[in-house]
Amino acid sequence: MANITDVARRAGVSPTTAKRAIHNPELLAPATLKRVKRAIAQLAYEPDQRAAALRSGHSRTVGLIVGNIDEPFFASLIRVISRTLRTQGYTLLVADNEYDTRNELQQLKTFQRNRIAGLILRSGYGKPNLKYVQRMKANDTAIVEVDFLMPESPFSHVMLDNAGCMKLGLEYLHGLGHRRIATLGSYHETILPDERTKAFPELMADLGLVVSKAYERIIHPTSAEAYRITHELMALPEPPTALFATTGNLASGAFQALRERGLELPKDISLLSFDNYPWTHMVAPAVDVIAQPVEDMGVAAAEMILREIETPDRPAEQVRFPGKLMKRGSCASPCVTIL
Amino acid sequence: MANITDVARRAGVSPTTAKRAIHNPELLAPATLKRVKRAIAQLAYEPDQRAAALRSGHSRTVGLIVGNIDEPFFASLIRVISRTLRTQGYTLLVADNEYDTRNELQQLKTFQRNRIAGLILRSGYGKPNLKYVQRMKANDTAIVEVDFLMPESPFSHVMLDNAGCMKLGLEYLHGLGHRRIATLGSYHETILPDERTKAFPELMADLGLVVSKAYERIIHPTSAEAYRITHELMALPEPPTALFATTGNLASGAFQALRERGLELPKDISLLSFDNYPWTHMVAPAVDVIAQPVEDMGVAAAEMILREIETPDRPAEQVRFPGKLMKRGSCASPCVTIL
DNA sequence: TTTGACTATGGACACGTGACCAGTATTTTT
DNA sequence: AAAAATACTGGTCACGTGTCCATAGTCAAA
Repeated sequence: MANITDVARRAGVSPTTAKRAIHNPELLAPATLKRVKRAIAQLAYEPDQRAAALRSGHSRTVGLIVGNIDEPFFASLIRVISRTLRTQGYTLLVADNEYDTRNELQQLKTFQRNRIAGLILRSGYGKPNLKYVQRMKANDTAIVEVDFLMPESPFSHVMLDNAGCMKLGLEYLHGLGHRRIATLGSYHETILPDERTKAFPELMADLGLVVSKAYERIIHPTSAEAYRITHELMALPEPPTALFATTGNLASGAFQALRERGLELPKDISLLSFDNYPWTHMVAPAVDVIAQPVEDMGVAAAEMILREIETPDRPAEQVRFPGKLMKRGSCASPCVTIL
Repeated sequence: MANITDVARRAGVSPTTAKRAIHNPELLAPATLKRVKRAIAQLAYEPDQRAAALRSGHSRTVGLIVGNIDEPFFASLIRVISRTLRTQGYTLLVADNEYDTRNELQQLKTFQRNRIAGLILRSGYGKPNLKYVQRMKANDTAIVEVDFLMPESPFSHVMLDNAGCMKLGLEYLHGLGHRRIATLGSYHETILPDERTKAFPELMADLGLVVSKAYERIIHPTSAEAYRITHELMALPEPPTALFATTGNLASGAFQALRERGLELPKDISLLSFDNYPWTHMVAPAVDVIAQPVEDMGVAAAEMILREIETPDRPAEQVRFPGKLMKRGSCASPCVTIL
């Protein structure tokens, strides 16, 4: 692989002059500039970013950790962030923690070894890595959290207005007449500090409803778990009349379970979900969702990390995006049966 | 950020000794080793991978370019490759060319600047970047192609048995009695040299069928394009009785168009698709698919690139995986109408 | 005692770059 | 004509690491 010295030799100039053809072309005599540029083209020279970063102290690399690449939400996030950063000359390192904080710790170390300039983090649940991330911050790594907050997180973040969206969804279901509402997802102060499921009982109380103890579960946010739980819930003596899935992944498991049980949407049960995933408008009836503005959130996160890198000591910037309820036919008034 | 000199100072040894605590601990006196290790822990020292790569000439970074992160096929590929490489201490750089070779060229340059040790490439269509990739190869970057081959590509690759899968699908449709079969996807020698659509007319001929000129289109492999084309095809005087989508993305566009036109699967039209995507078994009837062994292919590609990096001058390794036809209800014998 | 092998440690250098200082020839100003 | 400014080019060093060579001390074999 050619380096700047090879370029200089070929152009008959010193390495310093060759470097100037890249960084300060206005300093060179036109003829010299032309010679160097030709040498660069002939050798297909590309500067070594690692050496540049090492010397300059600025790495132009951002790390992104997501929860699960297989979920369209995260796939879109990666795509948008990657595109935004690329236009600014940044390279993106991507990792997928699979919602496991142990994977995440290893990934954080890898990022640290690569001396990333900034980290966009969708942490696995819980806060075991908070201390590690804080140390990265102390070592001048810019930090932005996305989609999920580590408890007591002091960092900048880009989030959905989760409580507001839960409210939106619950009021919709309540307005339709639902009283026995179950949420798919779960909250635990340290293990699963998820904002959506946390808000659920409080919002239910505001509506004068109580969450049946029988509906409460702690689950891992996978489609398979949602599938299993939905079967359990619907087999109860008093099954819910509406299911509110806190992620599109959970909804897909629930949807399959409901169909297997021969339950028809929205006659036998109502289903509402977060995430406007492709399948939700391909099935019949299409599933009502609370759509997240993923693209906007991704761009916001990317631009935020760039600002943080540029100005390390700026105060934390914390942004919330609203969700949008899309009514499509999977929710209706519950059948008044043998209540 | 602490460096090895800081560690050495804190442990009261020379930098060389501190380095040995990492690379050759067996050379150190037990007491010295312990002191250095404690210093490493106290400072949370992580070696600078960039400096290590610069000096050693071995970067331990692999670049991956996919066609479109939003497609589950690529998302799974990223996930599996990332996981496999991580276990071997490699870092993954991901880029998404959006099927555009101009994006791809920029991404290749970024990778080159980061001096990746290997490149796993799902190229955009056509071969404009073949020369650039060959030069990377000449500069000792290991190359593995996945899912798609640049024409006259001399590199190692991991591919689906595309022609075999097309044969499998066509014989299935033919066996059901279909004669007017259209494929969604398109072939062009230099612009869209896609193996699946290329095999289509030849295989049709083998079955004694001809492809209606009216069904031929050159399209970009997006869901929106498939949607548009499906509407066009079904509005023809002699519409196809079966649609064969060459990717899951195309199938989703086709599916929506068919539903909009009030066509029922499989009574009015049969639909067969590549890629066992989640939505294909959530809709009713579930869509028949040719499933790709994505995980196996990803692992194979990751292991292949590691071998190529390890042994640069090995002969090209070219592997094909078989697809699996999954019959689920979206294909049936065509209604014999006013033929 | 001398030689050689071994153990444990330290020092020098290069990877490719960016930042800074230094120099020479030419032109402009006083 | 001398001084100063300008235009252009070159040299030196450090970033943090891996690799190789060197040294001081110990101990066993000749």
